[in-house]
Amino acid sequence: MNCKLFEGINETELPRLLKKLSATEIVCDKNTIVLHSGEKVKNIYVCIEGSFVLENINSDGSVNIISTLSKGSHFGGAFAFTDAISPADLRALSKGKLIAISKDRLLLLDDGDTEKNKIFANLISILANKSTFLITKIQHLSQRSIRGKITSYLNEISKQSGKREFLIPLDRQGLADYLCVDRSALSKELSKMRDDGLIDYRKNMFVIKY
Amino acid sequence: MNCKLFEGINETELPRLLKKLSATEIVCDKNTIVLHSGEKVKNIYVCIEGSFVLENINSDGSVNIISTLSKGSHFGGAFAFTDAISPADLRALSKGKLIAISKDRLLLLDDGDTEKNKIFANLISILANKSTFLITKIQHLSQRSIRGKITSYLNEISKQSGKREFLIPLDRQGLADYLCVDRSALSKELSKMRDDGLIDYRKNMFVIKY
DNA sequence: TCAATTCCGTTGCAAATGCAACATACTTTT
DNA sequence: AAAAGTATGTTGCATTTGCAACGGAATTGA
Repeated sequence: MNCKLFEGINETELPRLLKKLSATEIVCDKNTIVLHSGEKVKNIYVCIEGSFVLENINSDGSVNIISTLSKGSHFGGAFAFTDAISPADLRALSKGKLIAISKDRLLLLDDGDTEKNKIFANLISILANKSTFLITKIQHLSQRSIRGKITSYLNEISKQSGKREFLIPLDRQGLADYLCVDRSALSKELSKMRDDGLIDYRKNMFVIKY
Repeated sequence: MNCKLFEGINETELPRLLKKLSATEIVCDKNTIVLHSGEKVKNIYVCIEGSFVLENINSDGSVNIISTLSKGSHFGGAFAFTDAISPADLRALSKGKLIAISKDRLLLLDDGDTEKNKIFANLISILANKSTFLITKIQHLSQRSIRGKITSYLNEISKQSGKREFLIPLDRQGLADYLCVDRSALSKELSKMRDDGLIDYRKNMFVIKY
C-alpha cells in the first residue's frame, strides 16, 4: 500500500484494522467531488486507486490546484484533528477509489491497541514534517525582494544537500510559483545575481559562489 | 500548568508521568541559550517559568524573533519528530526554567499507557492546528500585491468571526510584519482601499463593505 | 530530421512597493 | 493638564516588480 499513515503496520493486519475503524470505501467516477470546500472534515481520506485533486475555485472562476493525491497519499490528517472546514474541493480526476477513516472512530480505539499507536505516531511524524516544510516556505516568502527569496531558497536547498552545487527540483515557472513571483522577474533577477557574481546556474543546476 | 501538551492529564498524575519520561528540568539564567540553531532537536521543551525566545541571527547581524515562549508553551513538538535541526536559538529572556522531554523516551512508553495516548493525541491536535495556521499565513503571503494580502487577511478574520465588522488582534506594525510588507505602504494601501469604498476601519476595527 | 511545443532569457514600460522623513492623533506618565 | 512617548497616516522619490511581448534554445513527437 505504501502509505505513510500505515507505515509499520503489517499488511495482513491492515484489513482487520480498517474494519475495526469502520473505514468506508468510496468508489467514484471522474469529477465526483468527494468533499466540498466549506464542509467539515471528519475523515482522513486515503487514495487507493486513481487520482484526485484538492482545488479551489476563485471568485473570478479560475481554479487553484492546492495539491494532488495519488495512490497512497492522503488528505485530512490535519483538518480532521482541528474542527476546521475544508479549504478546498476534493475532486476525482479519474475513476477512483479511496477510503475514509473517521477521526472519531480512530480516537475511540483502545489505548492499548498497537495499530492505533502506530497510526498516531505516523500522523505526528507526517504533521511534523508538513509543519517544517511550511515554515521553510514561509521563511522564503517573508523575504521582501525577489533576490531575498531566491537566496533564501537556494541556501535551503544547498544546506539540505550539503553542497554549493546542486540541482533544484523545480523548473523556472515552478520556482516562480513556489516563491509567488513573476516568472520573467525571476529570470531577470537570476541574471542580475549571476552578473553580480553571487551565483551561477544552468537549467536546474545551481552554484552558490559566496 | 495549563499546557496543551498535557491537556486532559490529571495534575496529580503529571509528576509521575514526567518521571516515567525521565523529563529533565533545566534551570537557566538570563540569556542562556538552551538550544543552538543547527543542533538536532531531540526534546520537546516546555516552559514552566520565565520567558524564552526563539530567534535567528541573520548574516548581517540583525535578529529575527520567530516566537516567544511563556509559561505553558512549548517548542520542539514538530522538530523532534522529524530528524530536523533547530532553525533557531532558544534563548532565555530572563531567569527561567523548562523541562525537556525526550522524544525517544516518549516513543518507548508502553502502548497501553493512557498518558502516552493523551500526549500523542494532544500533539496531533497541536500540530494540526499549527499546520492550518501556517497554511493560512501562506495563503496571505502568496498574494502578490499588498492589497491582495490585506484582502486575504481581512476575509479570513471576518470568516472566523462570522461578521463583516470585527477587531483584528494586531496593530499596524504587527500586521505589516505578519504580512511581510512595509508599514507605511500598508497604511497607504489601507487608505486607498477605504477611498475605493472596499473597507472602512478605525484603529483595530475593520469593516468589509463589499 | 523536421516541426511543434515548451522552456527560458530579455526588454520596455507602467504600476506597486519600500524607504525616509515628517505630520497628526492617540496614550501614558508625571 | 502638560509633556513625553507611541501609533498611525501622508508624501515624494528611487527602486523593484509585474506584465506583455518577443526571440532563441532545448525538448518532444511525429
